[in-house]
Amino acid sequence: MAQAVRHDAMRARNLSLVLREVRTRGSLTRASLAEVTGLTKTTVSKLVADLLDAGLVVETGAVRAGERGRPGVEVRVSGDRVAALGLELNVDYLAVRVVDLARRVRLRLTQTVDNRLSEPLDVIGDLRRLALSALAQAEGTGLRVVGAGLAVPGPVDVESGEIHNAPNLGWRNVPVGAALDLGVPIRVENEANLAALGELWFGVGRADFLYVSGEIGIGAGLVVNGALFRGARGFAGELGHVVVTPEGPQCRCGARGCLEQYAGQDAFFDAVGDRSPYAHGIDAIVDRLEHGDAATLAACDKAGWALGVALSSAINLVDPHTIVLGGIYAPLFPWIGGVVAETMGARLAQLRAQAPPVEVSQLGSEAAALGAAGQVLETVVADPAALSERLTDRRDPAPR
Amino acid sequence: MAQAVRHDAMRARNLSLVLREVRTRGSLTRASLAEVTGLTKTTVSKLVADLLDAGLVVETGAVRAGERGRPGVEVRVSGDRVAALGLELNVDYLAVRVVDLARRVRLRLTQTVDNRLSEPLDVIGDLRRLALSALAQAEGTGLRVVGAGLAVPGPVDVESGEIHNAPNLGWRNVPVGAALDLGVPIRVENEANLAALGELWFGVGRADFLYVSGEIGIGAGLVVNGALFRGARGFAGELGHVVVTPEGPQCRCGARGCLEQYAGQDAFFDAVGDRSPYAHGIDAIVDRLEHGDAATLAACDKAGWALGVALSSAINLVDPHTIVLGGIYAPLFPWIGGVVAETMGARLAQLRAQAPPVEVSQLGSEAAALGAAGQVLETVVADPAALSERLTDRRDPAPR
DNA sequence: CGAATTAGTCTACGTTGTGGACTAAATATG
DNA sequence: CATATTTAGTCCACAACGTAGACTAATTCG
Repeated sequence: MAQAVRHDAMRARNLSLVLREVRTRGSLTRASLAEVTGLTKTTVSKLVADLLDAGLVVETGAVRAGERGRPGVEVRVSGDRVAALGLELNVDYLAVRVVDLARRVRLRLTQTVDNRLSEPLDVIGDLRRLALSALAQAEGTGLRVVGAGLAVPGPVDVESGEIHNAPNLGWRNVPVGAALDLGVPIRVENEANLAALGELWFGVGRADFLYVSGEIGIGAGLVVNGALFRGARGFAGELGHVVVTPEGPQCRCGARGCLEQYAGQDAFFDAVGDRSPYAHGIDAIVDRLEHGDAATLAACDKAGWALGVALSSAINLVDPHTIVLGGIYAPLFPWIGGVVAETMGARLAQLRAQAPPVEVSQLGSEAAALGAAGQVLETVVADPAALSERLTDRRDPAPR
Repeated sequence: MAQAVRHDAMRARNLSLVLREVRTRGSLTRASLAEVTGLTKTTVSKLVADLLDAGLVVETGAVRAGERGRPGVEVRVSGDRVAALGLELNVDYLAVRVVDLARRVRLRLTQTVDNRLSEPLDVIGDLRRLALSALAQAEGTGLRVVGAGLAVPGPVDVESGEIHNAPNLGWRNVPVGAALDLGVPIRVENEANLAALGELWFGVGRADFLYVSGEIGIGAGLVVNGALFRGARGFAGELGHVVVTPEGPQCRCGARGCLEQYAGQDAFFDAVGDRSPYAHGIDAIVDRLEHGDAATLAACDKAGWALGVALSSAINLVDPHTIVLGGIYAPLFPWIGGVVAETMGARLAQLRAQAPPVEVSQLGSEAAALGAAGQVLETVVADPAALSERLTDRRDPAPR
């Protein structure tokens, strides 16, 4: 529901607007901020003063562009005050990133483990150790970590921070957010969704695209107009269970012929003939492809075709501007990108002028953790005033 | 991009908030408005005074609820001042509706014609005559028609009001908005999208659902959180070309095995064995079904199964709360609803707790025209201040 | 070195919402 | 039936915030 706007909300919005403009444009003088925001110089000056006070932006040296007139003083976001923690708990690794408000990655901790072999609480304990260590290091350098985001492989209840169902981990209804207990607010979200946001903020993503996350399962994150599309219950983007052939092979989900049975990591390794994916991994596959192994190339064709079929359904339903392939599809891209695009093109070319271009993610397995941190930073940009209150840390409880 | 908020924008938002609250709740006193909006009584009184001045709301008699204390004066939206025109140009009929701000339908004009046999400009001329007649009648009763919405069967460029491609009419790049030239602002939009909005505002739709429009083509309109989801280019919802069987029958769109080839009106009539759909229509089909005709029942099963398969892909991707079947699926619902739900249930039950419920549209072929009018009325509610300016009709041109 | 130009600040002011006192109109109570 | 109580709505002084334009500061051009 829409909310009433009072003076404080007006101010909060304008403050957010100025900070967002500074962040997206890198650095700006007050005068040019006034121009791009439509606010007056006076108002911009006041807002910038508040942001400087809060430590969210800093003045750089005076700008000298050889222009006439008094040179303006540029401000840019400060990366030294506020940061966020990005966590990923996936089937075969744990990842922690600390990212500052200027979107610089300050710390990377990664741990490779097979979490299918462990109890949920043990895995969460591992991640907690990693996260607390990162937190301590970040705070040691004077950064204030304002929150954490956690990516998990499966649908979650964002409100409660509970994993609804992560079939590839074998987890059901695990309250992972509460169990982590990091001492900072935490937001749990589906891995594919956060990887999409990671791609948006740290990678190749533009404002509108569909990110495809090829892990053990296949997920998708849809970004529309710079925002994540989550669906009514937050379960949107289950690309892995889109129909490829309605009477095809049995899927773990109970249905038949789902995309995951053609292009999921396990199905793909099966098709290749490699029975020990965890021993060899995707690098071994790439190696075979580079040597022109026929069975592996055929597996790519089959997976790429299925992905193209499922994506053409997705494009018809959801009309993304671009497709970005991530996860295992990134290293495989040279061998499947073409088939995917061809299959899509054949199915879509006539209805639309052309099928959306297929691009490859550059972030690798870092995407989701970065997106998780980015999402927290975004809340800071959305309401810098709320943060300043938190920074000054008045001990009075928030007046409802 | 976010916009700067100044005092005028603050006021516009609060005005909109109050009007929206009055509209959704039917009628309210100023005191209860203050409570639900969070604004003070003073502010609400001022805003309501403005809305009364503009004629957008009216006071009803004093409320008497047997409560203690001074009785409040309820206000409700006035249906006698502002109205909108809803138009639909479809393959086999033209429809015009006049709907007032209180969502009462004031006028219905419908004309059955086969528009595939005519030139675009002739069809547009027919619709124009109908619309102008409705406009004149509405203005004759003192209503101010603030705009028109037009539903067309195919993707459109909303900016220019051009039909991009309406395969079932055989039209391409027809600037239908400009050609209608009604003298009021007009917004052109895909029929399925507007039917979904019609269902939202005038029918069974809640805040989140996927509306399925079964006409000659099959479209879908996705409503998320009370707003239409249009995709990056506005071409979202092409359910008719979602894959059912990747190597199935050839579709007009160039692909194979699209839903339309299984459950589109033409495919359905073919399956029934009725070679003259326009002579007999859907009523004849229903008649046969009521008499238990085996071939027709089998056709329903096949169409329902295909629809269920395509919808399970859609649900996996987009996670709607509910499915609403409209168009020809509404009269066929008793015979296909069950198959659709079963097919979906079998494919989805394990991944989600349960598949979304399948409901039936109550609006029939009126949905799109009502949605078209409703969309225009929504712009009035979103910014009542802009309308008041238009109502007072100052002759100075809008300042850039 | 002065004119022109642009950045940023300062001050008076306009718009809008707030809070609480005040008035109005009903029911409950004795 | 008179008075207390309760709720609705208005009034008024005030606070928060953005605006407009004068003013000061710092630079380049000629």
